[in-house]
Order: sequence, then structure tokens, then C-alpha cells
Amino acid sequence: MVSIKDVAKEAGVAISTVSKVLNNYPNVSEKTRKKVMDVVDQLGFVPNAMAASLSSKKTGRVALLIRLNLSTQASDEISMQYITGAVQRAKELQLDVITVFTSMIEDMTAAEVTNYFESQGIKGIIVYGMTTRDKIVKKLIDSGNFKMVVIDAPMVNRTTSSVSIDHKKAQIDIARKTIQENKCKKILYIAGEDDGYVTAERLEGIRELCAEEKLKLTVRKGHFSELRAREITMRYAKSNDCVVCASDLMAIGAMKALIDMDIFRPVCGFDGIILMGYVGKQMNTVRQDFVKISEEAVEELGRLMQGQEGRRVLMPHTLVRIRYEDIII
Amino acid sequence: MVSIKDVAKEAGVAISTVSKVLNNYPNVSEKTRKKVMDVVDQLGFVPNAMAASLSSKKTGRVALLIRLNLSTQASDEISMQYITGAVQRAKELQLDVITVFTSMIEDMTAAEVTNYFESQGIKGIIVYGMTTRDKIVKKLIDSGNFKMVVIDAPMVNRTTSSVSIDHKKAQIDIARKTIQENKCKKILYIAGEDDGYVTAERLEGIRELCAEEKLKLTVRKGHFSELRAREITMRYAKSNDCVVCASDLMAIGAMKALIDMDIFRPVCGFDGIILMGYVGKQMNTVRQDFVKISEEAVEELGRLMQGQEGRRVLMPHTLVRIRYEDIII
DNA sequence: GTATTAATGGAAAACGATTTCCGTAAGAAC
DNA sequence: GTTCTTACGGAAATCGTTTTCCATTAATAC
Repeated sequence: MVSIKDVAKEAGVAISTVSKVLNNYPNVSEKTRKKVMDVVDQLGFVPNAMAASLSSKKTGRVALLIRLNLSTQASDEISMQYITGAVQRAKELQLDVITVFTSMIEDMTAAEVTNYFESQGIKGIIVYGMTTRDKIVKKLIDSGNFKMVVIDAPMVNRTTSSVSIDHKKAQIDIARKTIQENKCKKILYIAGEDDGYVTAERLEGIRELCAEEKLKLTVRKGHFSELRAREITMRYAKSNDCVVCASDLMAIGAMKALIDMDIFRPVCGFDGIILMGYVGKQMNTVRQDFVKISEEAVEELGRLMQGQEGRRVLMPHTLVRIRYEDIII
Repeated sequence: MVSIKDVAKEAGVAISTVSKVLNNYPNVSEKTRKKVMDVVDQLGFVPNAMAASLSSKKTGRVALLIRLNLSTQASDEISMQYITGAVQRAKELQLDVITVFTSMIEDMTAAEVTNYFESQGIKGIIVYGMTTRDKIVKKLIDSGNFKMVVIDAPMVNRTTSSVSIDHKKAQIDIARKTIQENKCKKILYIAGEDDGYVTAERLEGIRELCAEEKLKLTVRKGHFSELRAREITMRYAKSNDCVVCASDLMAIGAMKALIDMDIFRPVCGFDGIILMGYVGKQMNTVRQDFVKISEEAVEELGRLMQGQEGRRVLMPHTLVRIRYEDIII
């Protein structure tokens, strides 16, 4: 492979001059700059990233740390969209992403994880799917060795940003819409995981809405499980007139139960996954644009790596009714 | 960060001795080895991957090059499983994977792509979803700079292996099962893309089966599109008594058409995606274990990087009937 | 024409490992 | 006790960059 040395020799300048041209240093004459760039193009020179980062202590390496909740294709769809958005935007920003699943690091100590990322030259980490149980993430943040962006958790400090939609507002919006459309009074709410941030936010939303609108609210924990949601619906749907779910998968479970019971109750979900189009009934849901969220996370990470301070980024959500006709390709 | 120098000083030996211990060189006494390893553990030393690869010209970096066919969640599910398998197995083999989508490199010249991978220290590439149109992959192979594993394409040479199920046999197996169960005589076959390897293999399979069993065969191209499959079924299902599809998504489209037309025809698909469980009707399909295939691809790449020659690896497939009850969690 | 300053390019150290080559000490043979 | 091997450990070069610091040249002012 052609090195900076070859370029220097061919262009008749010193190695340091080539480096200066490549890194846009100011004190290089236009003439020299052009001469060097011509040779670079001609020789097809691309700097060796290893050498560059060893020398400069900077790298463009970033990790996407994903917690795979369940091996259902709902989680696949969401994770894949996160990956897609991150990888694409990273390429544009000249970063490269390595994907890591939390399962791969959960039996390491915090020091080991930190060392692992550091030895790989990783300077920034995007985290998705963490819960308050994941002490690793906190240690990663506390270590101060990485710039971090946490998706769907409100962690913000000097070196850490958070990116997410406003889950509380989104839950209120979609529930209000569903309730108004159907003039409901008694709400069955199927919540997510105990220790999740999004679960807490959404739950707070529905509570606030029901208090404000003076609706009766029954809350049960569905743990983001379709089966659990189905069982809960079986048990509590009769005595309520609306089923609000904290995820699409649970909404699908609820809908299946209602079909089995042969009763009608409006159901709404959360996330906007394509699977919703295949269950035969239309349901309201909140669409999160996971690709955009992920793109924004990468951009924010880039900003942090350039020295900007951490902050909270709120992304927009939309209310939709997913129809099969809209998604078939 | 703690360097090899620190370890050497602390252990009271030379830098080179530490390196020899770390890289399992033979001529180090057991005593010295232990002394060094103790210090390594104590200091939490992890070698700097940049420096190591710069010096040794070896890296553990591998790329997973994925072609996203459609942005449907069928493709999401499959891609995600490939990524999951690759990333996990790679970690175990001490490799790290960067994910790249073909869309990101398709406007580069072959030389640019090669340079890009080389400058990143990538030594091996796993390719999934290529068609004969993708000249980039051929150039990557021809460049001789990378060890490669191609999933679902029969490219094999000294430095390139292929991994896939036996698509032809799988198509024969699933079609034969469906046809025998329903005693069919006239088969409507909805094929995939014109220029795909798997399409050709599966098509050859169904042709062979129909010739052997003296069945009437009608072939139409569905381009892996649910909508196209639906239209084709609308048009040709009446005059046939079985619909064999080259993908699950097309099978779903076919099934929807049959429901609309209110006629019964056995339908079978290909891939074994979870979505099949949600369409309400049971269908036969071939299950490909994408995670395993991907794991095997990484292992094969590892073998190639250790000097083994390219070969063809055939993975097993299974015939299944996906039921909602089996997949709900 | 000389002195001063600014602009530019080059030499060399540094980054953190690997690896070759060589010197020394320990062990075996006599 | 001396010589010859062998095993082991250390010094130093190397990988391909970045970056600091210094030397040279050109430009400007007087």
C-alpha cells in the first residue's frame, strides 16, 4: 500500500508537508498544496487509519451498544433501523461504527469493558435499550473516557447527551386521540418493564391524562410481552372500554385477545412497527422514526467529540393508524 | 492508559519480553511468564489495537457488507439476524465487525472501495445480498487484498468461500411436501429477482421437481415483492391448484390474494420469517437459520485469514409450518 | 542595501506495539 | 575447571502517521 512517504518523494516535498496538506494546516502555499494533492490523487493514497490514530490519539471509531430485549422481529425491526441510521450517518461524518450487543459485555467488569473499548480506539458510544439495571452504562459514563449518547434515557452531563422522543407527551397524545374517537371512560393500560425509563414516562403520561380527563385507569404490567398483554386483556378488557398499550407488540397481543373474546375495544400501541399492518385490524399508534433518531444520535455524538457539551435532544413523534395498504411493497 | 512499557517496568523485564508473553512466544520461562501476567492483570493492561496492528500488519477487523433490498421488516429481520450472528461470533473470535451497507459504497469506484477498506485495516469481508449486478464485490475479490466469504452466492477461489443452504434442494423439499400434502397437479411458482443466484437455484429446483413428478408448472416473476405476488396470484391462482413462492413475503401476498378471492390453494414460502406467524393462515416454509449461517460465515472468514483455502460451505435447512402459538412470547 | 518579519518547508521525536538479532547466563559434557 | 550449547532476556529498528520545532527563503519596511 502507498504511504505518505511515497507521496512525499513523488511530490518532492517532506513527509511533514504532505501531512500538513492532508490535515488542512494553514501554513502551506497553494502551489505546494496542489502539487501534493495531485500526487495523492494520482497514487490513490489513503492515510493508514491505524498509524494516524496512534500518532494523533484521535480516532473516528464509535460503538453502537444495543440491548436486544427479545428475539422477536419487533425488536429486530427497531434495532435494525437504529443500526441503519447510525451506520449511514456515521459514514457521512467519516466515523465508523462497530456494533456491540450488551449480552457480549455483561459478564465483564466495568474496567474490562472500558479497557476493551479503549484498546479498540473507541472514543464515543451510543447506547440503546438500557434500563436502570445496566450499571455498566453508568460506569462507562463515569469513567469519563468516552463521549456518550444515550437513546431513551435522560442521562445528561458534560460529556453525555440523550436523544429520544417525548414519551410522556406521545403517550398522552395517542391515548387522548383513541379515547376521544371512541368516547371511552375506563382505560386499561398495559405498561412495559418496571425499571425502564420509557415505561415510567409513558405511565406518567397516561396517569396525567386520566386524572385530567377524569377517566378510570387500571394499570397492569405487560413487560413488553405480547403473551402477557394477551392474558391481561383477557382478564381486564370486559370491565374497561379501551386498551392502551405501551408497545405495538402488546397491542397486537391485546387485539388477538379481543378477537378471541369476540368483543370490541379500541386498542392503541406505541412504536409504529410494520408488523401492525399485518394483524388485520387497524390500530392507533405512535410512530417513532428510529432511523432519524439514530442519525441524530450519531450527529450529537460527533458534536460531543468536537467539544460541545452534553444536552437533551427531543425528537418529534407522529400519530398514525397503520394500514396494510400503506406498507405493502 | 497503561502501556506495555509500564508493564515491563513494573515487572522488571524488557518490553520485548512482555510482548513475547502476550503473544505466546515459546522462549520465555514459566517464571517470567507468570510474573508478567500477574502485572498485566494487576494493572489491567490491554494492548493498544492500533499500535499492535500498525506494527504487526495484522488486524482483527472484518466488515459485514449488507445489501438492503427493501425497507420492509422482512428484510430487517433477516439482516438483523445476520448482524447478530456475525457480531457475536466475531467477539468470541476476537475480531471486530464493522457493518457497511452497499448503498454507502455504490457510488465509489472499485479502487476507492478497496482503499477505504484497506485504510481501515480491514482484512476480511463478509458479503450478503449481492446479485450479479454488483461488480464491486467481484472487484473486491479480484483485488486479492481481502479474504472474503460470500453468503448465498457460489463464488469460491483460493481466498473466497461461500456459505449458504442448498437452495435448490430446499425449494424441492418444501414444494414436494406441500404438493404431496395437498395432491396438487398444477403449480404456480412465483420466482424472485432475475439476476439473483438464489432465485436461479430455487427456480431450477421447482423445474426439476415438476419435470420429475410430471406436474404442470407456471412461472412468474415476483421480484420478492408482496404486492407483485398478490397480483400474480389474483391472476393465475384459479387455473392452478398450488402456489409456491420463492419468499415468505411473497407467500403472504399470495395468501392475502387467496383470502380476497375466497378460494383455497395451499401456499408455501421460503425463509421462515416470524411475520409468517401473524397472517392468520398456516403455511409451509423453509427455515433458514440466518444467525447460524452468519456465525459460520465469520468462522469461515477466520479460517481463511489463518491461511486456509476457500471452499463451499453448505448449511442445513428445515421445513416448518409457522404457527402463531409457537412464536408468541 | 540592510534589517526585520512572515511564510514556508524539513528534520526528528513520538505514538505503542512487534520482531529480529544479539549478548549473557545457566546447564551439560568432558 | 573449562568449553560448548542452549535458553532466555534485552536493545533497537520498524510500522505510518502527526506534530513540534527549527532553518531557510521571501517579502516588507526603512
